[in-house]
Amino acid sequence: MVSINHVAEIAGVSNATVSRCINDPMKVSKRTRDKVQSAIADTGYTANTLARSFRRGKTNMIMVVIPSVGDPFFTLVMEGIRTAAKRCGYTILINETQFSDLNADEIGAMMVSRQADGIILLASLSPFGNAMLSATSNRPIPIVIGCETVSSDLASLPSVHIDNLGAAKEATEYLISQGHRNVSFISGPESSLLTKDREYGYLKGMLASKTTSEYVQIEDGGMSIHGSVKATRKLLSQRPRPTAIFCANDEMAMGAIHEIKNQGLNVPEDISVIGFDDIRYAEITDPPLTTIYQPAEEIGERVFYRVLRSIEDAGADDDMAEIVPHKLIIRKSVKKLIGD
Amino acid sequence: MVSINHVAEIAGVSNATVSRCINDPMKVSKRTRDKVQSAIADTGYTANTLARSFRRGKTNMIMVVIPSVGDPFFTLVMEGIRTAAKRCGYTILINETQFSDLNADEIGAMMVSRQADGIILLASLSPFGNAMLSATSNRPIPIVIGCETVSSDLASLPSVHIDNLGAAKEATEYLISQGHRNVSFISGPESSLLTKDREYGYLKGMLASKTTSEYVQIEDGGMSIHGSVKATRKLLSQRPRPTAIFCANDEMAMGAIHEIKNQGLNVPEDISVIGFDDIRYAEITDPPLTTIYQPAEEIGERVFYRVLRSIEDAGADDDMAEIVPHKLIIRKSVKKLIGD
DNA sequence: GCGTAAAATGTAATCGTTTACATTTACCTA
DNA sequence: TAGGTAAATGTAAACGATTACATTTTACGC
Repeated sequence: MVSINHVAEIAGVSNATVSRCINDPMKVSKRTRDKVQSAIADTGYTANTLARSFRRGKTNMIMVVIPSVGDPFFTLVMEGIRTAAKRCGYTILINETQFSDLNADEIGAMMVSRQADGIILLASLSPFGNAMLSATSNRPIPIVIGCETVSSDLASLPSVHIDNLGAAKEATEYLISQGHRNVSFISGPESSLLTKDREYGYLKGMLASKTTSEYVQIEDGGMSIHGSVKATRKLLSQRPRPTAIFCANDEMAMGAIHEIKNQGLNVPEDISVIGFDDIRYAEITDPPLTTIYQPAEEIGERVFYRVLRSIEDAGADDDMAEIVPHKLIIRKSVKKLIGD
Repeated sequence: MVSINHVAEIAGVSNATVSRCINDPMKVSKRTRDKVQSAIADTGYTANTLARSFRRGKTNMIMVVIPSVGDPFFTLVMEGIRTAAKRCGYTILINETQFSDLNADEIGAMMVSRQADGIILLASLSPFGNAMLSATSNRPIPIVIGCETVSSDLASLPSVHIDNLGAAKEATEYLISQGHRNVSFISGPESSLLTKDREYGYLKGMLASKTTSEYVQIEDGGMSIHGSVKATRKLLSQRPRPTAIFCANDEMAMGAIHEIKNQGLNVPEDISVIGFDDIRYAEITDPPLTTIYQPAEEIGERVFYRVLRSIEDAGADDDMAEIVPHKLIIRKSVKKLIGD
């Protein structure tokens, strides 16, 4: 493979000059610049990224830790990260957790291996990991959390997310405003703080209403379609049957709708369903899904720029939580109960 | 950051010994191995991936070029690639094309930049690029094509995919066997050979039937839900109206079903729909979608092992197309026309 | 205890860039 | 044209690991 030294030799200059030609062309005279340019063209030289990264101590890569790339919501967030990254000359490295708990050691290993210049965490971190990383000194490379919330009492890490608790409360209140009292909640895995927050939001919303506590019911749907189908089956077997089901994400809402229909019931006539995230399928479910919209791409972009800032200026690390707005999108999966 | 030299100093050995301890522990005596181990533990040393990659001239990364990570089908393929890669100590780099044509130069640039040890192409390549890369000498790093087909006359590149043409023909024949004659096809972007093959399959299937050619009708749905909604709208306005619509992928089938219902018609009573890919939503559409199953994860795995083999042994590059089996999955979105 | 082969370890070059510092060249002014 | 400054270029030392080769140590048989 042709190296910078070959080019230098052909152009009749030193390798330093060639390097300057590439990285800071104004530092070299037009005459030699042209010589070098044509030598580069002749040889078809491209800089060896490995050598460069090594020398500069910088990979221009960002590692994104994500529960599942297949999840349409995270796909959107990734989209935002990716466009921002591309614009800034960064490449994305993906590390999938499959919703398993991520321990601090793994994160530590990633940080110290210098594979990436920064980390974006779209997955939940154990409280221990959280505490461990809260000391800036324990972070050789910057880390920013996206979507997930961070337990506030223990520690703070820079983050970008919506007000999950507030949004879930809003959704619950909307159901109540439509006359629903018996509202169940299909939740995600224990480890995710994000899910917990949505669960709290549901509880808060329920408590604020005149609903009796026996109507409060939470089933684990594991954030998956199949999990939700099972959870829904269980909920529908209860008597009295819930009149509405609130799902912690849209995929689970899709599963719920599927199972409800499967039992010969109708949405929203018999059971209302509300989701969370507003993924692209939410518009085309039957009926179209009422859900909470999150500015997923914006979260992705912001989270990226946040890491970028920390990479470029280590002091810029501010550990603040950035809250972006959400919005209740009313479609057709919730029915107003009359005579309430 | 602690380097191998620090560790060597603390352990009282040379850096070469430390290096051996890490990469080939049996080459060093138990006594010194223990000393080094504890020195590593004390300092918390981890090898600098950059330096190592640079020296070894190997990144242990594979670049995957993909139209859209958001597409649930490609997500599955990625899943297969990722699990295989993880097992073999490789990391995945993703490069998204957004269905835009990829020119050979871009691929060439990727190859020569040495960011990755190999390339998996899940996107289509222009015929020119195809021809250009067909000469092994033009491939500094191995490249394998997945899912997409390669135009066979021009050149051959190693690839793994189903028989797209045959599968599409099979789907069409199934519709015809159910009594359908007026079958339309919703296609994807021009540039994708894969789509073209499915289109040919549809055409072949139609030609083989007693169908008059006026029933042959192809609309571009751009492989997206929205594109398909528009295409479906157009198809439904035709007279006579098609009795069945065959979509080049499942997402478009979802869009088609949505639009059909939107017009007050029913699936499959009024219009039958058939998809392609068997993504995870295919089971829970209403009605559940009849579609062609592709062993997506298996394709991913195979494609990965194929590149891996070429990386480890440059001579192993066999340029063969590997065809994996597909299967027609019959669910409920196709109605049998009686009295035909 | 000596000689020898094998095992263990050390030395130093190397990978391809970047960059601090040294040197040369160009340009301007008096 | 000398002298001085700025611009352009060259020299050589890093960066941190790996590894061919050289050297030392160990083990073993006699």
